[in-house]
Amino acid sequence: MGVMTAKDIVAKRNAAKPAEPGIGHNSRPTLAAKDQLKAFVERVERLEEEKKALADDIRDIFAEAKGNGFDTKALRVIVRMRKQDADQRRELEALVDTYAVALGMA
Amino acid sequence: MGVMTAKDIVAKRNAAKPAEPGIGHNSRPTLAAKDQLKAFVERVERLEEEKKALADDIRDIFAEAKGNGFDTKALRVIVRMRKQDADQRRELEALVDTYAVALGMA
Amino acid sequence: MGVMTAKDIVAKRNAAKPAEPGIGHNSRPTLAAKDQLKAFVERVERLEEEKKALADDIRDIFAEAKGNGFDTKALRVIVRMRKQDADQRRELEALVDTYAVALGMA
Amino acid sequence: MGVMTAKDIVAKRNAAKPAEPGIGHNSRPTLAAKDQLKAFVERVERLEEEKKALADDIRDIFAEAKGNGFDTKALRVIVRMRKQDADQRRELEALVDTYAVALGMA
DNA sequence: GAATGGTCCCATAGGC
DNA sequence: GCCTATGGGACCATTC
Repeated sequence: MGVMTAKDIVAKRNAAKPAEPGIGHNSRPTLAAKDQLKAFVERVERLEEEKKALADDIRDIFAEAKGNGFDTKALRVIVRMRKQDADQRRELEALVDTYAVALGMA
Repeated sequence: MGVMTAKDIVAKRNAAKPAEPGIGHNSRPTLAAKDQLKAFVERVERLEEEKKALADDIRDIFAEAKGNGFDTKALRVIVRMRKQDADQRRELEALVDTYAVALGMA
Repeated sequence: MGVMTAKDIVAKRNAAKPAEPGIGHNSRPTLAAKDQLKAFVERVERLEEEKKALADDIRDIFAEAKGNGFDTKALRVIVRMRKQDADQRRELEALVDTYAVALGMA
Repeated sequence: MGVMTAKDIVAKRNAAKPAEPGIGHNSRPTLAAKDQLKAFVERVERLEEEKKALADDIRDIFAEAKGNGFDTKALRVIVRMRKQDADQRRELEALVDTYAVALGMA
């Protein structure tokens, strides 16, 4: 597939933001960029692992509920509806804010 | 909110799995079922909140990386590729294990 | 960019569903496939035009409302909230259906 | 539904544009504003329904095409490319017109 | 495995 | 002119 090489990334970086002064000609900054890249990637990976763990936990809960005689599909609908309720609350507040601003009450 | 009544839940629960003995006719267990339902729903909601928080954190990291001159899209490709690598590694190990077991080497 | 040629499309088509009997070796069916492709594309384009026209009409309405002293942002929130209400209704029905099925009342 | 009162609307309306003379103190125009609001919202909703219907029709066409062995993703690319072509054509014509006008040939 | 629902990213459009 | 907000599309996980 070959979508992109590390070199491209760094090239892109220098092009996009020649931030650090005194940088040029494939010298050190590349190193720094590499380290930074590594750090970003690893932070993302760490969080995605945790995210996956949570997703697994959620699955387990549904499985447990099912084992206790609850209907998974119905449970999901309930969770979804409660989320919608929360969203609507937020929307309502947004509307109120809009009015408050428009009326000079903000 | 009140989109559904406890009675509905319990009716459904009993129908799906008349697990606990002595349950019937709107008696006490209903209460328990309701509490259980509430507990399941709240556990799921709690975890989904955490999941969303993590997703937000990840977004923030990408934003930060972008602010440091990295190309977001490219970063995502890297993360995806590394994930694939990890998956392949795991698959390979699983395969090896399978062989080991089959050969009585486990 | 070169994402896909007409040839690919047809190749894919034959591979995916060798439906018509007696087809092979780049003969007639290609022709038919081409016509069919053209027809699909044009139907889509026609509908998308209409869709765009409707979007424009909606824009006009908001502009008109604004000209009549209404706050566009607030209007949009209202429309969105009413849509959410409708969605919730649907969810509720979905939940009821799920229960009905589970209880053998479907 | 009732997320907002007519009074809110009118308050906002008057605040935003005290256009019509003689309006004030919760008198009649309130009614008119409410009706107007209702009309705007319903017109928007009506058009959005139609828009959604069209979107569904488009989906159906893609599904039908898929059922005939075409690759949906590829089809979308084709539609997109043709749209770009059309846009470029339009731009070119606009450019030509501009020149024509500038040269007194319009 | 087919289909459905959910999540996420991007691209465009609209407002300030 | 930027910048947010919204809609559309792709992808992934789950269900039957």
